Amino acid sequence: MTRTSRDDVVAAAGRLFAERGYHGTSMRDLGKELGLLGSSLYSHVDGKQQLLVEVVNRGAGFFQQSADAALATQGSASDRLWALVDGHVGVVLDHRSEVRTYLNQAEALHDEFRASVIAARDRYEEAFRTVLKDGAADGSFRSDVDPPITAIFILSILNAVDRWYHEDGRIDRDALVSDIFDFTADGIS
Amino acid sequence: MTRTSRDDVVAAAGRLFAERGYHGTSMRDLGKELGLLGSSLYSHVDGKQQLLVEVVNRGAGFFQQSADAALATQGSASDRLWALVDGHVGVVLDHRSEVRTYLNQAEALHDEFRASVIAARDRYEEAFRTVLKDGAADGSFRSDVDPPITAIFILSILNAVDRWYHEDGRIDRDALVSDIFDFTADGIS
DNA sequence: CCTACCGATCGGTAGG
DNA sequence: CCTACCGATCGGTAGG
Repeated sequence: MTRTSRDDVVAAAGRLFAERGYHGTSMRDLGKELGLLGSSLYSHVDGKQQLLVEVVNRGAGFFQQSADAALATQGSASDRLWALVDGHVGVVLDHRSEVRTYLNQAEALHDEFRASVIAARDRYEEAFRTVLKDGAADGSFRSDVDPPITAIFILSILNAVDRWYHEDGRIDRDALVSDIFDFTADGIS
Repeated sequence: MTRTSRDDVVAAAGRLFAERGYHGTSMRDLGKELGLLGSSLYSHVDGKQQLLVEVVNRGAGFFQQSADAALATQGSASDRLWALVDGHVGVVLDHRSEVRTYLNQAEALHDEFRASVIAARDRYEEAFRTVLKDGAADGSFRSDVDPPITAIFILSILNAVDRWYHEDGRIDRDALVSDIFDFTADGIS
């Protein structure tokens, strides 16, 4: 056991916030997770709310990085949509705590920070809307696709992944991405 | 102002649990919502956890009623899927507090109750799996549809509705149901 | 449904 | 990072 870093504290906060919720986690719980007292955390961070802000910002950052990379992908709109789906699944599975906290605990943020999360989500969603609009225009997708609502449907599927998917189940990560993409592209008919 | 009924207390608890979360709501908050003191609530209910159980059970009940009715629908598997989607959207929009609490606050339930919620969710999901299997067998849907995973995708879209949909927006309730059904049936290609 | 209260726990601080 | 603590708030109870 070496000494606890600030990063360790934020990571542990992410885990507990994801599991028990922000209000369900006390600073003493968090201290225990790290093998120290609740009061000792204040030499690493200013307070509990700051920890939530930091975890949520990490979550938002992972998603935005993924979207930026996906939009830079060469190829058709369909290829870029695949990259968005693949990237989103990767973020969810590689950063579960931060993602869960980002998706479910943002309501515990103070007003200013919550507003910036809403803005970040909209910016991320915009990547999906853009790809859908491009694909509807160039014939990759049906011309009557409604980008805003379709983006919401796709993101609903993607954001729910962390609620049910287990890496050791019957479908691996690539199959999951394929299944989501195929469902989105072709539906069940 | 007439006197407060037990139902009023459960309904108010649903609203606050949905908005602020179980751990973010105190009995004093709940009393204030009803115009009385926190301690006065104990003449109506045994405790805070019991209130959560009751709200969650109401949410579960609405969904199961809807599924039972949808499965009894005459017609094709496709008609029954429509009925499931339509019923789910109705439950979400008519009982937002209970639904939000059911979907997002079940983790705050004590073990035994949380287990029964998981069982209720599985039972409800089974209705979707059944319809998908029937439809894949009789040609209503593609024969290679994977019922368990497809049920999850459809429910992911349905459960997210309460996170973004506003009844006074550009699409009304029937259009929402159509959009979800069409996306599920045909995708975007 | 209120008054008056209980022990426990909360986020956080001073000082080392 | 701990000791020792602060005032505030928590879920809940006794008695009316």
